[in-house]
Amino acid sequence: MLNRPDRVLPGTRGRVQAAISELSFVRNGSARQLRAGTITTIGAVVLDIAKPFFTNMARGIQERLDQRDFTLMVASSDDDPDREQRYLRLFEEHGVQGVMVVPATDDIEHLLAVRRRGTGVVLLDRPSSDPSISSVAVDDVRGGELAARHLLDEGHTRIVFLNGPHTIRQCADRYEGVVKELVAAGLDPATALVEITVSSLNAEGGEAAIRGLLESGDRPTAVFCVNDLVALGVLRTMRTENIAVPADVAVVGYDDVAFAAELSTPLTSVRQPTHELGARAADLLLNGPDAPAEHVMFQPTLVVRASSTPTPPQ
Amino acid sequence: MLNRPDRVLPGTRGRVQAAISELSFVRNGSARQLRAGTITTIGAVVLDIAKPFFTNMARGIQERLDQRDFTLMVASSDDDPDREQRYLRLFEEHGVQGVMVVPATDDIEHLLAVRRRGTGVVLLDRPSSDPSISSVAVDDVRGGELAARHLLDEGHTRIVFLNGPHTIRQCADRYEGVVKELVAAGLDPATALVEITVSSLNAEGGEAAIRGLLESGDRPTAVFCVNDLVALGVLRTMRTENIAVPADVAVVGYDDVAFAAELSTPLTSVRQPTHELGARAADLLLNGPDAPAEHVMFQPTLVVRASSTPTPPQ
DNA sequence: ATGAAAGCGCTAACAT
DNA sequence: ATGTTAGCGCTTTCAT
Repeated sequence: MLNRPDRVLPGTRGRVQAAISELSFVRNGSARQLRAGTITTIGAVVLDIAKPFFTNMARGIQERLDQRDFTLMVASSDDDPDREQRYLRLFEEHGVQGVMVVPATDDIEHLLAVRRRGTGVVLLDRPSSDPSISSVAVDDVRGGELAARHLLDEGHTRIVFLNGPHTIRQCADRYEGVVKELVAAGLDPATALVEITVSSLNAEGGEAAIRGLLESGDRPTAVFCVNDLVALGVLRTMRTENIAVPADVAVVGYDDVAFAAELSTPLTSVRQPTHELGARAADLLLNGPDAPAEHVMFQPTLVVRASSTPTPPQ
Repeated sequence: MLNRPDRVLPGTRGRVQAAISELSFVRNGSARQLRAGTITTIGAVVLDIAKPFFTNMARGIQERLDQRDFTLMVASSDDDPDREQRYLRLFEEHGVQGVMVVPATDDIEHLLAVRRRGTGVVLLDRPSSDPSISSVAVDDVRGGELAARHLLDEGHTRIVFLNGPHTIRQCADRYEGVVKELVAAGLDPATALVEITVSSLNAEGGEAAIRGLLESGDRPTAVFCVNDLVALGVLRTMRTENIAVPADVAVVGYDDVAFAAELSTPLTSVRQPTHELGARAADLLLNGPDAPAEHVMFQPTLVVRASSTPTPPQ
């Protein structure tokens, strides 16, 4: 009756509806799930629910799920493998149709186990090392290439790259992309590229790194930063030191966060299609746990603004 | 056995554990819930999962829930009352222990109905108009007072307030706070306060508003902005127009977002205790649906930086 | 068109 | 210390 009201006489239907209102009846979802064996819910475990990268992704996921009347449970592992496992277990126990995970470790054995038991698994922001596990990632090598290419196109022949540690795959990949592009342009990375590892991936880290460089007497003409906060630190330092951006030094960031376009010198930045990333991940899980695994690699784009060129578009 | 392994002989325990691994058994959460009648999960419906205000709140919530082995389901209503209702229904059907809602409408009748049926309800970022519904909010009147008081203390006698529409309660409240403080200082709001409603609550809105004012020949000495993005637009304009901040004009924002401290002129801003807000809301729900309702009002704080005073702390 | 009954997997209570 | 059983609320199937 609740599921096919049309199979029942209008009179009876009316009386049942009345009783429902009367008793303020709410269908028991647990019983329904138990019976159905499945549940129209997807679980997502991200590294940090407060980072725009992940929340924008979550928007993309939820948008897609809404269309199919699925719900999303979001949990934050805070980069802790134990928490990640705990939430995965919880999701699995509740019989979610699938889980999306930004893995906190390289080891994805526990995810393979989940997969084997019949729950869909999609890796987020990380290419899968296993053919049976789907993944949705963004090409960081390409991101590095885009930034380097742009700076080379602007006439620079030497790039300072304020990067994070190579233990973070994204950082290693972006470095690889930069090197590739320099080599393609006939430059020698040994001289044309200066990589500095920032102490922290924020504005302070950027400021400290670029200040150290300036004090050593090295005034770069082009700086590529591993994220927009680091770039913010560089822009701030340049202003303090009366170095003109982009006339004296071009700056490129990464992530294209909301404020990048709003700075007094709008920041050129590599944008990752976070929204699409989430939407695609949702699609993969909605195909059901038995659909063949797919490995999707999205391409980042470069958003050119005033920080890197005297002639920004528009 | 699963719930009290100590009640069983070690030998038997070993064999059961072996069987569990063997068959890769995962306990069925739905059945468990059905049996238990309750579920250690809290549902949260926020207006926009991509806004820092809500995600920082979510961190506070989850931190608290983790301690008690509860899980959090986050859903984004995107300010749509229908979506809000849909997610609430879903949460209720699944028998969550309680729901947290940033209501999309003034009408909270549907929330009262949820409450009557025995599910805990906490209003987020909105004082409750009903004694039976708990709420956790931040005092926006006080936020306005803090900003105004600071500017008055700095010697200003006239404040330009770039505000949002008063249909948004937060905006109306902050206005009220500013007026209060001016009156308390013996000033006449009719002359000491200029309120401009920005076209949009972002940097463009701030820039357009302040530019309009400057072009009308009015050069303010103190500007209070309804959020940090609007303030960013003002700072940007001041730089373009070669108006010194804070020497010629003091600027105060609201929210204290991550980049506020990182700007070349670090921004003074009213900070809301989002993390604590979430934690407290979690506590209220963890008390169980039968605990008496509480109405918690948090106080914002002013973070003074270089944009509003020649002598910022430290 | 409506009613009746079985069973999903678990836990708590009771029996051995 | 271990085994057995009833029943949570739903949906599906089968009988009326």
